[in-house]
Formats: sequence, structure tokens, C-alpha cells
Amino acid sequence: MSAPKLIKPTESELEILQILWNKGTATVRDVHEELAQTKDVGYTTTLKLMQIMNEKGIVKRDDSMRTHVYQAAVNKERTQKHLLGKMIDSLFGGSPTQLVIQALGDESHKASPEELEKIQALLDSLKKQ
Amino acid sequence: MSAPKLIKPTESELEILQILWNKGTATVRDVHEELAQTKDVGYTTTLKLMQIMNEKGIVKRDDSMRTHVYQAAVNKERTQKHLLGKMIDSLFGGSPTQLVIQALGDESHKASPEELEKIQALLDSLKKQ
DNA sequence: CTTGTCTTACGAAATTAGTCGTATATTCGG
DNA sequence: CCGAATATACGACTAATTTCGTAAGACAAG
Repeated sequence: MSAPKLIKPTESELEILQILWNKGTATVRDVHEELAQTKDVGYTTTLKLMQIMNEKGIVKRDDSMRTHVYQAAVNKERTQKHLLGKMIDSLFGGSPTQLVIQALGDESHKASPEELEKIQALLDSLKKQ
Repeated sequence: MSAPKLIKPTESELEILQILWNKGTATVRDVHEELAQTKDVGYTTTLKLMQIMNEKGIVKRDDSMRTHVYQAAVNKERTQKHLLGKMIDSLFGGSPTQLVIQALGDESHKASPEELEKIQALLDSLKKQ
């Protein structure tokens, strides 16, 4: 029983998860200083959020030191896939195709030629099945 | 000034929007009956949500009749693109490629051969640029 | 040791989303 | 006309999220 664990991080939790996914491990202060660059938020707010995420099992922490060290407890790809699936259902009627088309056609997030090749390769392998 | 209108429909609002996008116009009862097929929710809940959406400007309504007739006031493709863009930024570091790959690789939302061809066509046109 | 800084813990306010009960008005069948 | 069904309006309650103030302990510098 590898519990599938339905996780549904909130907006704020996702911001923190992203930082943890990037850094690997981080203290509350590390996370807060990065958050503070784009957001006006108090230190204890960040602390509280990370404590709650710990209770929820979204992050783990090492509290053997006075300054606790956190890391993400949920897999990045799995979380992406999970949330993407929800968006496909809720916004694209269950069909990933329209989503892919919208994403590829997004003017403000253009894909590079190398990226297009990656997608082509995946597409080829899907076609063979 | 075609105000870009930053809309952020909630989960429930999206469900209703989907129905309105499909039907074009609909009454509260129409929407509620469709919602009730997959969800256990009271009629007045649906009503209230649609009233709130009307206040927010997400839907329009014709209240010249006793039974009001609603329709979406936000464009489907634009809403999809907007929310997708937010997800690309917040979950995929600004790169649509990883999102596309995850979406295409989603086992529970497989694309049909026809859909794969559509994507291929789009990919071809992107490559030419 | 004392003081100032940094840490976590915790409670509680403010906000938002979702829910539904009840009141009131309209309509329609008989 | 009367009663049942159906419509909207609206207030209120719950739960979750986000916010921060304050307290208390640890620690380092002087």
C-alpha cells in the first residue's frame, strides 16, 4: 500500500515548495528571504506556513538543531502531474490536447527549438503505441 | 481600453463556467441539474454561487424574466490561457515544455491518434518559425 | 551575567469559499 | 381563488487559508 496521498497544496504552499525543490534543504529564514524578494510578508507567517506544511506531511524537517532544516516531502513531478490532471479535468474537459495546444501557442512562454525537439521525440513514441 | 480583467475563478466557479461555455445560456436550474449529476449539492448553493459570479462579472444574466438566464461573461480560451500561464509560472518554472511533456505523459488522460496528429501539425508550424 | 538577536510555538484575527435554511414572490393547475 | 411548485434574495454558519502579535527559550557578544 504505497498510499497515493492526495495532496493539494495551497497557493502559498506551492511557493514554498518551489523554493524547497530548488534548494533541496532550507531553513525558515532561507525560504522567507527568498519569498520576501517578491512578496511582502512577515517572518512568522512563513514560519507558520511551514509548520502547517510539516503537520500535513508536505514537508519534513530536522529539528535536532535549534534552527530547523526543512525539505520537501512530496515529489515534484508527481505533484506537477497531479495538479495538471486536475486542471485538465476542470478546465479542458478531460482532454489534454487542448491544454497542450494552448500551452504551445502561448506567446509569452515560447518553447525553444531544443524543447520542440524533446516534445517531438515524446510525440513519436506516443504515436508508435 | 479592453480591460484585461484579471479573473481568478474558484474551483466551483470553474465547474459552472464549463457548463455555461457548453450550453451557451442556461438557467440556475439547468446548471444545477448538470452539477447534481456528479456532485451532491443544494439548489440554493448553485444559485448563490451564480449570483456571486454575476456580482464579480464572471457571468452575465438576463433578469427580465422571472427565471433568470445566465451566460459566461469571460472568454473560454482566454481564461484557459490565463490560468495555464499561471500554472506554468508557479509550477513549471516558466517553461511550458515540461508542462506539455507531463500532460502528454499522463496515463489517465490519453490522447487519441487524431489528437496526436493535431499536436503534430501545431508542432510542425512552430518548428518552421 | 546581561542584553540584544534569533529561534520556535501558539493563539487569534481577517479573509475567502462553500454551504444551506428560510423568507418572500411568482406562476400554474385545478 | 387556492395550494403546490418554483424562483430569487439574503443572512448566517462552517471550514480552510493567510496573516501576524506575542511569549518564551537559546545563544553569542560584551
